Amino acid sequence: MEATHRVLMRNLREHSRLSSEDVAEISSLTYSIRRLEPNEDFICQGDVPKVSALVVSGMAARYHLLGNGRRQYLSFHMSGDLPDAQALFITHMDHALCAIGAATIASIPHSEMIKSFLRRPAFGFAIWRETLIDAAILREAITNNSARDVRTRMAHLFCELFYRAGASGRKNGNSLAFPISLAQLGETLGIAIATVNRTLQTLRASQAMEFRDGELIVKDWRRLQRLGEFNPDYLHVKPVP
Amino acid sequence: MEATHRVLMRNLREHSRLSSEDVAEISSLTYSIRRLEPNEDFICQGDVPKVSALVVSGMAARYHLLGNGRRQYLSFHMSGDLPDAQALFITHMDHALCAIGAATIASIPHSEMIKSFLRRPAFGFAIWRETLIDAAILREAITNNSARDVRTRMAHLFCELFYRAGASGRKNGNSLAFPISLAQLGETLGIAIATVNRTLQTLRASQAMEFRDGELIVKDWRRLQRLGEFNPDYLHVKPVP
DNA sequence: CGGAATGTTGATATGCCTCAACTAAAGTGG
DNA sequence: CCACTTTAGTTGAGGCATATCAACATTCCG
Repeated sequence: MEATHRVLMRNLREHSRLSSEDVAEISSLTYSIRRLEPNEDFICQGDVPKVSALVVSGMAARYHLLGNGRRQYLSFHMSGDLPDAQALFITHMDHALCAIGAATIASIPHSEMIKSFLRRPAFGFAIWRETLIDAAILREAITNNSARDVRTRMAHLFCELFYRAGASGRKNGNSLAFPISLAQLGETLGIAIATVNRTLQTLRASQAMEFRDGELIVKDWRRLQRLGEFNPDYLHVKPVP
Repeated sequence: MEATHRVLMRNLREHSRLSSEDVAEISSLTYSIRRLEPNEDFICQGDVPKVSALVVSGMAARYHLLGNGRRQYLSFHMSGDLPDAQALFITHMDHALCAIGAATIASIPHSEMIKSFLRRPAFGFAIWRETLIDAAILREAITNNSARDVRTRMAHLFCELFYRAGASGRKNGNSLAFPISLAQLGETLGIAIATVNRTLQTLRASQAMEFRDGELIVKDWRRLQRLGEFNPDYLHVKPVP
C-alpha cells in the first residue's frame, strides 16, 4: 500500500538525501489515483493543471503536436517520475502528456506541494533537482537527434531507458517493457517508420539487443552501450553506496 | 552601476513577481565579474562549480562535446540568464559553457544563493521557474532539430533568439548581435556548413531576414515567424501589462 | 468474418552530406 | 609594411543515407 509515496521517495533518493522530517512531509501528501489506457492523454497542450502527476506504474511520455498533425515525442517517464513538475511554476502546458502502454498516475495538488516546499525546503530542492536531471535528459536528446546517425541514435535511446529503469530496480532482468509502436519510435528519434524497422533489424543483427512486441531485451549491455555511444553521467544517478 | 543585480531582476520579472524583500535579498548577493573573449570557455564538462554564472552582457552557449571531437550546441543565453543554474543542485557539469562573442559574466557563490532561497522562498521559486523555462526551450530544440526541415529549423532558431532578446529590450531595433560562425550554426541545428550557407541564402532571398557578420536583421517579422512555424507560447513570457 | 492498425519489404526519389577548389578577410611574423 | 598563414565563407559536383511511396503480411478487434 501507499505505492504512491513509496515510488516518489525511492526516485528522489536516487539523487537526494531525505531526512525523516522530509519523509513525514512526503507521506502526508494527498493524491488521487487514475488508471490510463494505452496512449491515453492525461494532459494536453494549453492546459493549466492544478495538480502534479506522479507516475506510479507503467510509463508516460511528453510530446509536442505540430501544425501538420505530426507528433514529436520528447521524453519518457517511469514510476516515481513527475513528468509535469514544471506546471508547479509555469501555468500553461507547452506540451502534452500521454500513457505509453497502460499506466497508473497519482495526482497531487500543487497547493499541497508548494506548502510542503515551504515547510521542508529540502523536499523542494529534491524536486527541483529532479526537474534539473530531467533537463539534462532533454539536452542529451537534442544531441542524440541532431548529431548521431540513426543506429547510434536508436541504441542510445534504448540504453538510456534501460539504464534509468535499472538504476532503480524498475527493470526485469535484462528485459524492459516499453510498449511503444514503431511509428512512435520514429516520432521520438525523428526518422521515418520504414527506417525504424530496418534500423531495429541491424540492431538485432548486432546481437546487442532485440525490440519486439513492446519489449526491449538487452543481450549484450557492453556492446549496446558502445553502439549507442552511451555515457550515463548526464543522468546524475548518485553512485549507490 | 550594479548592472549585475539589475539584469537578474529584469529577467526574473519577465515571469515572476518580486516583493521588495525579494529585491533586497537579490541586491545583497555578492559576485565577481569576469570578462570573456569570444568563444572562451568558462565551464567545462565534468567541472564541479561552486558559483553560478550570470550573463551580464553578450551571450553564452551550452554545448556537448562528442567522442569524435564534434560539438553540439544546446542553447544560447543572454543578459540576465543563469546558464548554469542547474549546478546549484547537480554537482557535475554534463556540458560545457562558452561565450559567443565577447561577454561579461558575474559569478555568484552557490552558498549565498541557497541561503537566499531559504530566507526568501519566492526568490528560489523565481529561479526555479527560470530553469523550467530553460527546459521548455530545450524541448522546443528537440522538436526543431528532429521534426522540421532545415529552412524552417533555421528560421525558428532566429525567431526564438530575436523574440527572447526583444521580450526584455535586449535587441536593437530590428537587428540583434549574434556573433556566431556558420560552423557553429551548423553544430546547433545539426546540419553541414555548406547547407547552412545555402539555407541562409534562401532565407535572405525570402526577404524575411538577413544574417551576416554575426548580425541578425529581421526585415519582415511576420513572414519570418511563418517560415519558422514559430509560436512563442513555450517561452512563457508574461504578457506585458 | 471484415476492417483497422501495425509491421515488413522493395523500388525510387531527393535532401543533405562530403569533398574539393576557391575567395576573402583577418591575424602573424619578418 | 608586406608576404604568409589561418580562418571563415562560398560554390559546384557527386554520392549516399534516409524519405517517400506502394504493396503486402500480420495481428488485433469488433
